[in-house]
Amino acid sequence: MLNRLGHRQLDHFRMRFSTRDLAILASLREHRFLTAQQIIRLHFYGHATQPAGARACSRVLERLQRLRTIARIQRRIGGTGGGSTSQVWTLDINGHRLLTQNKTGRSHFDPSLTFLAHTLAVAETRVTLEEIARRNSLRLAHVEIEQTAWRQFIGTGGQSLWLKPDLAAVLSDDEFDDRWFIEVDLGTESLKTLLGKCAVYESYRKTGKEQASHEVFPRVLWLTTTQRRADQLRNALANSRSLHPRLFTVARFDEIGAIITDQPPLNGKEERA
DNA sequence: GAGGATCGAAGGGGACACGC
DNA sequence: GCGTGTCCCCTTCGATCCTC
Repeated sequence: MLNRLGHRQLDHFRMRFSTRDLAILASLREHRFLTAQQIIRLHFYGHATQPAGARACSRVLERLQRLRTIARIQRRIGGTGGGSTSQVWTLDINGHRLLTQNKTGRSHFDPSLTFLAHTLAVAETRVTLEEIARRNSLRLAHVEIEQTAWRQFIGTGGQSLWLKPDLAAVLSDDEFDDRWFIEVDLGTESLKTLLGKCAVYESYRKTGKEQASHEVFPRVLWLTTTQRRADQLRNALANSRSLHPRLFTVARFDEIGAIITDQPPLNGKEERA
C-alpha cells in the first residue's frame, strides 16, 4: 500500500491512469460514496457477461486501492439476498489530490448509517438514470448532485433562500430535453418537512429564474421506498392549496423508469434550437 | 419460537490468453 | 511486464425452509 504521493508521483500516476480509472475517481468525487455494484453499472457494463464485468471491476478497484486513490469503508449496506452486501468505496487521500490538484488531500471518513444510506440512494438514482438513458436511446445530458444542484434565490419577503434538490438531471433525445429535480425520500423525515420542501420548490418556480434560463421549470420527482409512503405524500400534495398540482410527481424507486420515459411534460418539453 | 440445513446471489482468487 | 477480459471454482452471508 502506498502512502501519500508527492507531486511527481501524482503526475506519473495521472499519466498511467486510463480514462476509465479517472472516470471512476470522478464518480466517487461526485457521489462521495458508491457501492461496487454501482461502479460496475456505471463503468463496466459493456462486458460479455455480468460476472466478467464484476471481476474486471474488482481488479481495477483493488489496484486503485493499492495506490490509495480509493478506499473501502468499514460499513456495509445490506441488500436483498445472501452475499448481496456490497462494498462501499470512497476517494482516498491520493484520489482527492489527483482530482483536485490540492496540496493536502484528505482521507475518507466513516459516515453515519443514515447519511450513507441517503448518499447511496441518490447515487443509485443517478445510476438508474444512466441505465434508463442507455436502454431508451436517451442521453443523460446533464446531472448535478446535491450541493451542485442547489439553487439560491430571493423569497417573497426579500430573504435569501436555498432550494436543495438531491439531484438535478436533464435527459435528452434528438429533439427534446427533459428536466428533473429529484428528491430521494427514505422515510426518515416527516410529511410536514417534505411539504415544506415542496413549498420551497413552489417559491422558486414563482421567481421564474429557472424558466428564464431553460424556458421550462423542471418537474419535481419524489422517490419513496414504499407504496404507503408514496400514497401519503401524494394525498398530502393533493390536499395542499398552495402547491401547483402538476409540478410534483411521486413514485416508488422501482417506478422511476416508467415515470422518466412516460411522463408528459409540465409546460411542454423544451425543444432545442 | 429457536436452531440447524439449504439455497441463491454476490464477492474474491487462480489461471490463462491477449494486446500494448 | 502490465493491464485487461474471461472462465471456473470456492467462500460468504442473508433469506427461507424444515425440524423439534
